[in-house]
Amino acid sequence: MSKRPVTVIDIAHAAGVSKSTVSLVLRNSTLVNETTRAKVNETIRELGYVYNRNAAKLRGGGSEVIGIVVNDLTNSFFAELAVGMDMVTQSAGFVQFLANTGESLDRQREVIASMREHGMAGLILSPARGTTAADLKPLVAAGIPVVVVVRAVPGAKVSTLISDSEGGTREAVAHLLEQGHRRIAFLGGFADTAVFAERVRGYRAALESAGIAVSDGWIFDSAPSRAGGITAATAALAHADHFTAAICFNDAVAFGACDGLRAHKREPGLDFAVIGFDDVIEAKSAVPALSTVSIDPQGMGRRAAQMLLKQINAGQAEAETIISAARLVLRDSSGGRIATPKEAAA
Amino acid sequence: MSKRPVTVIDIAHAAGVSKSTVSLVLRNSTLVNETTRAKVNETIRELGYVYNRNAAKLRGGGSEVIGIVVNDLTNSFFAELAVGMDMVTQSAGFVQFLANTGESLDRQREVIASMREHGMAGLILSPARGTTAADLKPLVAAGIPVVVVVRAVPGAKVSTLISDSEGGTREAVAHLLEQGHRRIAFLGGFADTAVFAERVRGYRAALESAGIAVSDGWIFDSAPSRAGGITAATAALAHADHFTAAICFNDAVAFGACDGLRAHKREPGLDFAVIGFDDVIEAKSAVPALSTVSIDPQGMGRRAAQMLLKQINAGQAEAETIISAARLVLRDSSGGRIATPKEAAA
DNA sequence: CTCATAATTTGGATCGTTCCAAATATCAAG
DNA sequence: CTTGATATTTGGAACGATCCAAATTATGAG
Repeated sequence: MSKRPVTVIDIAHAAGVSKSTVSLVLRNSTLVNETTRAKVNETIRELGYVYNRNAAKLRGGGSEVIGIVVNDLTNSFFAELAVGMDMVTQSAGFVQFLANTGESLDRQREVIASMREHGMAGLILSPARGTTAADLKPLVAAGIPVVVVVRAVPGAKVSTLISDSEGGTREAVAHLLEQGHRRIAFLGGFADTAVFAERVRGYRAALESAGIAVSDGWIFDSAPSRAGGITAATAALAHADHFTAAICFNDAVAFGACDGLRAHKREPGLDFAVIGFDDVIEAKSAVPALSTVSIDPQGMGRRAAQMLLKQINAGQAEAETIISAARLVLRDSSGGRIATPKEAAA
Repeated sequence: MSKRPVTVIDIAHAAGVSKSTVSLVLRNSTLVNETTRAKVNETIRELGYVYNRNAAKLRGGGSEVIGIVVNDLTNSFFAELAVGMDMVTQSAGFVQFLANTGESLDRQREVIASMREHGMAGLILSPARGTTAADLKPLVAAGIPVVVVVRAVPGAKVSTLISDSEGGTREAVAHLLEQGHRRIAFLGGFADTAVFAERVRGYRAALESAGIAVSDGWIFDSAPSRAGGITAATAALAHADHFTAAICFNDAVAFGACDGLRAHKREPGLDFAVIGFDDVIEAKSAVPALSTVSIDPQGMGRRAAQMLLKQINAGQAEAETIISAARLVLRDSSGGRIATPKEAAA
């Protein structure tokens, strides 16, 4: 039987002061005498008192929890993003509650609704596929600060932090072209997302400015996961144009692509160039080390959290959109010589 | 300006009923007339009312959020564990709040305290390194159901779900011995954890029952991460006894070990056998596919959640400890022929 | 010792919901 | 029409902490 929880009144009674004084002690007010503070604190420890934030929130102050909702925790990009946010929100004295939607819009709605009911100071959302401005409307109407990361939500009047997908991809493909590659595939990603469209746009732009016509058949969409990367790479290897390089939707896909290549006796970084996108922590230590477009997931998480905190503190800042630069990091997976047509057909 | 939030009283006023009736509608009571229910519901939608769970919780009912605290979200084992828990808690109508401690005891204390203050129905904890029974004492004293997973907390009177580390490792090493390996290293893991001790115990037991003496020098501890695996593998390769196989603390270490082997021109699954522990989702699709001791992370998450729900519903079940079986899954990384001493020394 | 001033302390009233007992409306049968 | 039962609805009184204005106590100068 869990007994009735201890309240301020119990403390007050036991310490021989009033509940108001106990409250003052709890809030670390300077108005209270050191002697009484000590006595009260001791009683608090003695009785095993647990602060009831619900009651407190009901009466007065704002919430100190910020909600973080991501669409795919099993992708380490998001795990790192969350860790970056953690650093910032934690040192600002907020608690973060993290929820995973697994790309389900229903789940996302539920989770956000639940967080609202619990009262949150702000929300950082990496939206599930298909999220619309209407989903965010009630939040902004209620004046709850929202920062959207990774994927923009078109039409929503909220602060947004995305990375320069188009520019990053263009730069990566330009590098492959410089190395002499001509038949470059685009692997992975859900075709119906804005991020996918942007990365493909960068891919096309780079190839076209080199005078290479891109057929739709060069683009192999798939789930943006390691498994999806394997599928996409396998499909690409079976294609009549024998690719010698690939730019991948993200690092997870790139790792999968490497697996897929090896399964078909091609060695990434040796006779097939692979470039990823994100720069997750494993990219550096994998073998071969993954060349990738770095958007610094942890840093992005930190920045997103800072944007949110600014909004929370400012009461109401207007929505700003930041497109953070992407930087090509060359490691081993994009190196090696270019496969001859014969090898490529093997 | 965020305007004053809408309350039941506003609804009551607008719909021409009493606040009690609105409350009844909110709680889906059968006591209320269909016509009034419809009218009230419409007003609720119209005014954009948001249920205030804090107020509700203050007055009466139990919480419907369960806390999940894990020690390393960037390890996909835990991400999958969390996803498994999600499935169960979600369909039981609970909301889950997930927090990451990153192996910090301070952070863990903070996070658990904060969750308590917010009022949680129960907690699933994958404890940070060094967690003691004293950390959990207040929770159980307050009658809050707790389930500890992955790592047991010695002396704590809470339900525990761990996997058969010793048996699993013993089985894996026995398999390597059967294949003819004699010099087998143990790679990765923090040496001061109970799980590490158990896995090492299984490792020693298997080798000793084959008449092989294990020197402490065969055990290479490291962070239980991909990066740690690289470090451990590199150290092992430099050892005077030329190992031909390794059992790894977990899959992350095993992946890192594969990377480390390749960096030294040894091919896992071909001339060096590697076995992991966990069976994370990538194990199947990696190249080479990872042989590993499967403990089914998602399934484990589901089971942990079920244990917690049972405890929550039962009011107070006594602490049970479940050691779930581990099963050796043979894939490619443990295959291949055994390197000759000369190769092994290369 | 007195009085002003500063330092502490303290009872309500209040936040938004639920619960309870009691009030009221509805209905069918006598 | 009553009457008794049944179906709905409804005012408080909680819940636990905060805030405010007012009360009490300590401090110090004259």
